[in-house]
Amino acid sequence: MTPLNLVQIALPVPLRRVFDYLWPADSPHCPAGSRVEVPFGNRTLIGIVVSFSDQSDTPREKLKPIKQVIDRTPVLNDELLGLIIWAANYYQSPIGEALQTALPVLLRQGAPLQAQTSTSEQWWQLTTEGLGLPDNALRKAPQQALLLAHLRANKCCPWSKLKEAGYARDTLLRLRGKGLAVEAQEPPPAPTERPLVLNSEQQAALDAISYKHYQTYLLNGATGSGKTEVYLQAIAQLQQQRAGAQTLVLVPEIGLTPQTIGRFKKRFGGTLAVLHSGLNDRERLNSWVRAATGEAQIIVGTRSALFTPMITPGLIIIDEEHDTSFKQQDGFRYSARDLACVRAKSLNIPLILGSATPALESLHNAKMGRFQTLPLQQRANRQAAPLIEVIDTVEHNQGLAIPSLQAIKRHLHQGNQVLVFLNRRGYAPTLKCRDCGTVVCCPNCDARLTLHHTPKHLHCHHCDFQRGVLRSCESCHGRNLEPIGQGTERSEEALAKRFAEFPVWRIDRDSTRNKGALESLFNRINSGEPCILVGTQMLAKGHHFPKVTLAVILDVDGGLLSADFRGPERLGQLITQVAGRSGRGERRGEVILQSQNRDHPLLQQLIHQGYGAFADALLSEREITQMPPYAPIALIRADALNADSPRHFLTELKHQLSALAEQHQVQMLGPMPALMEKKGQRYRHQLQLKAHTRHALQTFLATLSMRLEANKAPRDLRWSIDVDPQDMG
DNA sequence: AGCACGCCGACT
DNA sequence: GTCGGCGTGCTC
Repeated sequence: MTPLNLVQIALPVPLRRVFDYLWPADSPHCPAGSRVEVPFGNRTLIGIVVSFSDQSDTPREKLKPIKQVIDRTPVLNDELLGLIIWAANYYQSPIGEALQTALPVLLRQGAPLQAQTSTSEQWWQLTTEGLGLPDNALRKAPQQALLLAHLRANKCCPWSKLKEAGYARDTLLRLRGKGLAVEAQEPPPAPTERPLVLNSEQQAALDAISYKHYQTYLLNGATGSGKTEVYLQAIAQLQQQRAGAQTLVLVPEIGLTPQTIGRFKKRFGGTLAVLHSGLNDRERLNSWVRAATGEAQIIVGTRSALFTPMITPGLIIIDEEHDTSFKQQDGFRYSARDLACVRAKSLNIPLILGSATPALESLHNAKMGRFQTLPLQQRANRQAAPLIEVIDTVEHNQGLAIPSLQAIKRHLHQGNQVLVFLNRRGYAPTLKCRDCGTVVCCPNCDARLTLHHTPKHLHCHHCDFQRGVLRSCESCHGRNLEPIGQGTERSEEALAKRFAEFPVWRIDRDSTRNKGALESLFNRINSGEPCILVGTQMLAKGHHFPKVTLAVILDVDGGLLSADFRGPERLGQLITQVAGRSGRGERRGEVILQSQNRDHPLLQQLIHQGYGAFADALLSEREITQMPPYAPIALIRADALNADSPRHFLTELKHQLSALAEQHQVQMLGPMPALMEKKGQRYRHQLQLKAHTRHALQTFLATLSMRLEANKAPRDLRWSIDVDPQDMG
């Protein structure tokens, strides 16, 4: 039998294949998932061993031997390696790029696979001998006896505390010399919070979860119905049934707030590892290793934490599963929610997807029996759902309609807080010349420049271009430039003027640059004084404002008439989430939607029958139009500095594949310009693919990506494949 | 993605 | 005569 002296290695290059290398004949194979150093062209790269083989399509003389094996134990176990390769294949991403996204930066760079030998300080505790030592044994060493007594009383102490208490380093070292004291691990902080009492629905949901095998549960619970408590108790229950079993919790980017982490910490103490964007590379690797070794029993993180290794996986939870931040929008375009299903299935463990407004995909999966729904209807305090009202703004000016202002006044004077939601930062989205009608545009994008007042400038929200505010029109030199439309700054200004006796707080990306300010602002808001909060998305997610009784949503129409087929779904989720922010205290909440399409059937349905019925209606629409989740789609995007080449490139591709497309019954739409054709100086086109089955799409895409790689294109042309796109733009 | 090779313009 | 522009092609 031929020995397997060839090894297939995934390398960090944007090529959709592995590379074969010679494995030294005398050396035993390393496990798949280990890192190796290999020569590649004239440089040296770090790659991941995928498999061994005894044949290669590459001629023998072109094969090179590997340089060295980096790992003793592989950085990726079979389970994770399998998941990443599966995902690279599903999302048509180069394997190397997928692995790169999944591994902590330090491991990519070749750092050893170990947690940092704690740079934090040394902790000390007594050995069993030390603990059992008779009181009079250290009669002749009174200092040591005192220290021994101190350690006996305090169990485990950091050196700094001992020093503070007046003990000498020398005394401590002598105790160690006698085998009475040793350096210890920093003890994990103990939990400080007890589980809450569940209501019957929460209890029923908890009881329905089995930890013995794979099942996806859709925990469909209104805002304030206590989803988090169900997660927390599910984790506890799992740990009770299987000691040491680990839980992976994914939360949206914006949801990983100190409050969320705090809640988990209070309940589970130090067995928690957090993976968020604020960590540096070392901290990230430490959390990763703590998860891999099982030292961390609960791992809380955002999208990329899905790829955290676990030695004893027991449960995966995705909070706010509808949130779009679970889909990566560039590079390796994976959906952490969808991959969580794949991972849970292969691990044979349960997956809990939680949301008040589940994605249509998830609702559909539940209908098809693939997910088990766990409903939580009641708000935790049995409070009535908020009263929703739509105000027709056709007859009113933009900005706040009179009935809205009246309602705001009423709520403020009753001592309550009001939330005004507007998904547009800045002062005004448009600056227009009153004389000739010219609008100030971004030089790099097909977009208007947004006027900002604090600080005063014009800003493109698509490419970050900035400039000073024009004094006169560039086209007619007239001096009558006028801000058109409403941004959060302008609403803030108008509300502050109108309600001078109440504070108005603006909360958006611009006003919350410095984190400390945000925290203290939240504290002030939660103190309960009547005030108005004006803000964007940020207001709708994550934070709770118990004193808010009125929520006003301006400009609901954007989502209703959106060019993106997911527009209405997003709007429904947004309205429902914002509505959930209102009336959490003892008072019933009120919600006002300002719209120019008051009678739009979807809007009416959402208001009168709730998100569930609304989602059903959207699903029927999707079925009729054969859009996801009824037909899988993919998007081939191309962009270049030149306006023509993306279209040419995609047209050529379409022609090459038309016969194959017909064979697999894959529809190709386009190429068409992106919703905003020019963005950041680049012109963008896209080709939309739609198939009847996942399998057909998958097979087709495999050929397509080969073609894309083989086709020659202008140097500056970039292309990408987006499977299950979230944004059609 | 990198990196080399290669074939044409403005410099010491 | 060379330095260097970026087009083309390849990496086991």
